[in-house]
Amino acid sequence: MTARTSSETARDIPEATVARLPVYLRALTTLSEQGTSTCSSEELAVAAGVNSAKLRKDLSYLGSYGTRGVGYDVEYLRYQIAREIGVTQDWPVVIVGIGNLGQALANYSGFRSRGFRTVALLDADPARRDEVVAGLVVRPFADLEQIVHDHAVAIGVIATPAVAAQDVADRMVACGITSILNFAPTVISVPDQVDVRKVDLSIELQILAYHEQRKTQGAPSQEVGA
Amino acid sequence: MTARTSSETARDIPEATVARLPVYLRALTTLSEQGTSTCSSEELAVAAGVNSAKLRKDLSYLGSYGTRGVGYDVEYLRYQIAREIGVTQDWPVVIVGIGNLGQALANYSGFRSRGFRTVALLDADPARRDEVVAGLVVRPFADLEQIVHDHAVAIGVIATPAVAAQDVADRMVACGITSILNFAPTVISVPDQVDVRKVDLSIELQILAYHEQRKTQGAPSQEVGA
DNA sequence: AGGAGTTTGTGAACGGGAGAACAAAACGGA
DNA sequence: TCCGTTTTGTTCTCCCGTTCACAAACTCCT
Ligand SMILES: NC(=O)c1ccc[n+]([C@@H]2O[C@H](COP(=O)([O-])OP(=O)(O)OC[C@H]3O[C@@H](n4cnc5c(N)ncnc54)[C@H](O)[C@@H]3O)[C@@H](O)[C@H]2O)c1
Ligand SMILES: NC(=O)c1ccc[n+]([C@@H]2O[C@H](COP(=O)([O-])OP(=O)(O)OC[C@H]3O[C@@H](n4cnc5c(N)ncnc54)[C@H](O)[C@@H]3O)[C@@H](O)[C@H]2O)c1
Repeated sequence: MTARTSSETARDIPEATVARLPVYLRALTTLSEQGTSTCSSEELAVAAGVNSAKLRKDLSYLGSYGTRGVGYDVEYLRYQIAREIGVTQDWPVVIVGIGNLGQALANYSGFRSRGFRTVALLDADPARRDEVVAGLVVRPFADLEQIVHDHAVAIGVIATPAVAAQDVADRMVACGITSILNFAPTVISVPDQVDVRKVDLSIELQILAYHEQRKTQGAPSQEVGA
Repeated sequence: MTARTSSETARDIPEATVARLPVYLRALTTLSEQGTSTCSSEELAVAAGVNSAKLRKDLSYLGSYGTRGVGYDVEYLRYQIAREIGVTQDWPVVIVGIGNLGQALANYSGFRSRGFRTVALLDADPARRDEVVAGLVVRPFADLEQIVHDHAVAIGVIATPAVAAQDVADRMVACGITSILNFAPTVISVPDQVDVRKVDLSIELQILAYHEQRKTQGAPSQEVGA
């Protein structure tokens, strides 16, 4: 947005590309596990589900990591992308709201393997206090500041009901968290320097429903009363 | 894309707009619950977290539902958007993979209230069989075809491990499902007429990590060994 | 060593979406 | 009835992202 300090290695990677880098990273990990040591942009593009020209252009923002006539070294490229994204080391994460979704997130092993470490689970409900989820004790929300400070947490996950989301976000920001992943179906407002990404499952379903309705041109009639 | 049959109300709504309509719908529902009967594009835009010009342009694709000098009737607009998206009636949905995430989804009440009804929970694991989650019995994956047929299911949710996702998708498509919401971190390929949307929480976190790394310019050093 | 074949990196054309800006429309008050 | 005020619907311009197409670069084979 604002002109970045052009010093350092501050290459400016388009947002659309940033969103695809994790997909490439995953595809490369899969290829690597299958024993592939080299791959062409075409192969990787298929594995990632994108156009190969787009893939090449995306990678070109990082640098020239391929060899013409040969392709890319899987391990090398994987590392370069991981480094660019910043997942070569662990990011400490706190999850707030340990209900249905929060527990599923806490139990998910995929975060750990992708560079994220859940350092604390917080919930406002005293009844949840001291419960153990995924090897971590659920702690009172008031502990947030202490935890963020102790573990240098920069990323927070909100899995509370929508009504509580703005308040939780405000407190996170006050504690110094600068990146928020919000699962609550509500718009939360934060200062400019804080990044918020939202995941709204209902919206995804509604988008599918829209297209579905289009396919069956007008009337998904008969199953209504079924 | 291709010239649609201009008969019927087949207006062509841009994909970016379709993705925002559910957000407007949610904002309108909130306004309605607060007792607001009329709102301007500016008010609604704030509630939805978008630019008011963009909001007006989006709504203009649906028709002229506002009144100049006045604004929009909240209830009326809410209904029009719901109708356009196709959530004025219930869409039956099946969830496959009743693990951590699948259970959370099954227990989530927000789907029901937004036009989606979970009609079946399927899992390949015999140990999960007959378990009751959210009032529904977990059934064997083999029952998929029967269920899809009986309830005229068009939308399927995949919450299995990544390795099983493609197979589950293939079977869903074979049964006649034409819209898939995929939570497994893998690319699945389906015929053209089938819509797939993916939700990948790890990717979201990685995008946050990228920007986070940028903010702290190079070195999120000290917390590594903490 | 040289030429044929392969694949990357990128310039350029294209399409779609975002936002500013404004004219048209509705309302209210005099 | 007429004018000022408000707010929508839409046009216009700009920017970002996608895709095509190709020259540059590298390998391998003869
Ligand atoms: N469960 C799902 O599959 C699903 C799907 C889509 C969206 N969501 C959204 O995710 C959020 C969580 O869903 P859920 O099903 O886990 O809900 P839930 O009610 O099971 O859990 C919410 C948890 O948040 C805690 N909480 C409430 N206020 C809090 C506060 N101020 N500070 C800290 N903790 C607080 C509650 O004690 C509870 O444990 C909701 O906003 C929901 O709309 C959930
Ligand atoms: N739990 C999370 O918060 C989370 C977060 C991000 C992504 N995911 C992804 O969502 C998916 C599910 O995650 P989870 O934590 O619930 O995993 P899980 O292992 O708890 O559950 C997976 C379930 O799928 C079932 N299953 C396996 N193969 C199947 C098949 N062929 N047909 C039908 N059912 C089958 C298993 O029996 C199991 O019950 C995974 O792909 C995971 O990567 C989960």
